[in-house]
Amino acid sequence: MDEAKLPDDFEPSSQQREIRLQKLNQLRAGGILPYAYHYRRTHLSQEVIGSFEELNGKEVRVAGRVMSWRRHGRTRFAHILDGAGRLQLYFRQDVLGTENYEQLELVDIGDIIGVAGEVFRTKTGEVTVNVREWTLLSKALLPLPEKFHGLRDVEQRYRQRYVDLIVNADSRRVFELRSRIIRLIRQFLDERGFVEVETPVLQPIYGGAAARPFVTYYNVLEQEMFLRISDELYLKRLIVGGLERVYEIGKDFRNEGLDRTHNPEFTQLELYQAYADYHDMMALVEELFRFLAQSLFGSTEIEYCGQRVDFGKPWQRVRFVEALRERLGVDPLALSDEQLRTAAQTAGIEVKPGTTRAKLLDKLFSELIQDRLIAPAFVLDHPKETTPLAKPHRQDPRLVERFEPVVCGMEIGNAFSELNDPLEQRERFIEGVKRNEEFATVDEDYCTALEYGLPPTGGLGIGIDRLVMLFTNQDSIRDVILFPQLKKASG
RNA sequence: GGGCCGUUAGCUCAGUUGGCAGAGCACCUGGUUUUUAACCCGGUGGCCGCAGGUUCGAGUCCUGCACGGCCCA
Repeated sequence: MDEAKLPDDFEPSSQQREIRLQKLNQLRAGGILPYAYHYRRTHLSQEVIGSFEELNGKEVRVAGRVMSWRRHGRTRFAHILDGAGRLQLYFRQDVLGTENYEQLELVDIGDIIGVAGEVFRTKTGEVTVNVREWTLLSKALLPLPEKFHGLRDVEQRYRQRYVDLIVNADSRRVFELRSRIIRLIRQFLDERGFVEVETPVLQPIYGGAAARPFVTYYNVLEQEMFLRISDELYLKRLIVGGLERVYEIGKDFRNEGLDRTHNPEFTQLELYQAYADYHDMMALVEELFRFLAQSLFGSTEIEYCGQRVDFGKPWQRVRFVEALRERLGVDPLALSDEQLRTAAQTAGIEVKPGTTRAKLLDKLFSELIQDRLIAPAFVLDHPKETTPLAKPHRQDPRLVERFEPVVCGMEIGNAFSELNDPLEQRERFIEGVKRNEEFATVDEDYCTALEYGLPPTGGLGIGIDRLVMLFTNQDSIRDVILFPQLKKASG
């Protein structure tokens, strides 16, 4: 089992790779190191272009990947791509000398080079470096995808994200935006006195959501462990401990299906605020989304899937039970499980025999109401059985103080006035187990924490991947996750 | 889990009624000293996803499988 496994005799082989291998040998034979240790740069591509007025006629050192060659006899143009963007290079035989210019024949599209030269503007107006000296930094053995269409094949884009990032500027943009968004979220929360914390990913008991966990085994402790499905129960323990505003941004893992909006590991923001309730959390969500839109685009309006979405206005409030009652013509809370099942079937929703009441209600709501909620909305005041962790509604004990933010029909989070009565919490856990809910457990240690006193607390979870989908206008979660989960490639 | 669609050169894609495997880019040869999807001449490159079947003959028709996409559960 510990034997080192050598790969099968596979080595990629193609005509173009063979030619590049020959060039590699020629370079080595000519005393050129095809894989360098270091290159001292003075500027990034966009700095050269942005500071042209100052840099005009001055020497700069830039480096990047060769993306195109336009050979033109004893001169040639190239574009290189670096972390900031593209920059045009101009190579002249009369500047470089015959031998050095000839060696450019051994440099291919895809190779990484460094150059030193003088900044000028061509007669078509493009800021360009007139190369005085060039250095090969890394020889690429495989050719890049086509320059015009880029890499289209979605499977290959996910499996070889590095190639996608090299050739598809749109893809780079999405992941740069993702990083900015997460930075802005941290800034937003830090400014409001939230403390960022880290809680265990590897947990002896899972909870905080209804989902199948990934199970693993810790050899030294000889016990089963779970990858977390949620951070909730640990973060609320911290509120008990007196950290009054905490948040965590990290991976959760759910051993469930893969689709347009689900990846088995995904990034979740969870935050908890002492002395707050779910109304405060709604206000926080409204502020956060307004702040993100404004910071990213200078406007409260974004476009998602062909719809204009405005985060400048208060979000629509959609009461779970009332909305369903209007749609069904009867109060869903007055219906038995069997009647709910019938209502679902009447509405054209297939349900499996074992489906719980909570799942039935959720299914009915998402099919009949949620899919039609385009403008930002809070779905609120869910039936009590949908979650054991929320406080009963202060006006209607059959409901809980819970809401889900929904934009363009997509659920992007979940929030509660957190249940802080330890005796009721234990009861609610037990009820779930009695109702035979699939992933219900009684977390005694968490109940013990509550017995030390959890202040009134508002809690909020936001799916970062889905939020990034919204702000980058991507319709699949795989397009906002660098390496989305895929089946093992076939031979 | 079910339905539909896709898989052909390194990439993007054509491929007619079942009858010699194609184009553009990339690559190779030559030409070209301000080009930019550079251009011009000539050329190389194929496990047509995999395995079976039907047929004189299969990229094409049939069956199964793999991977992916969309929709449904």
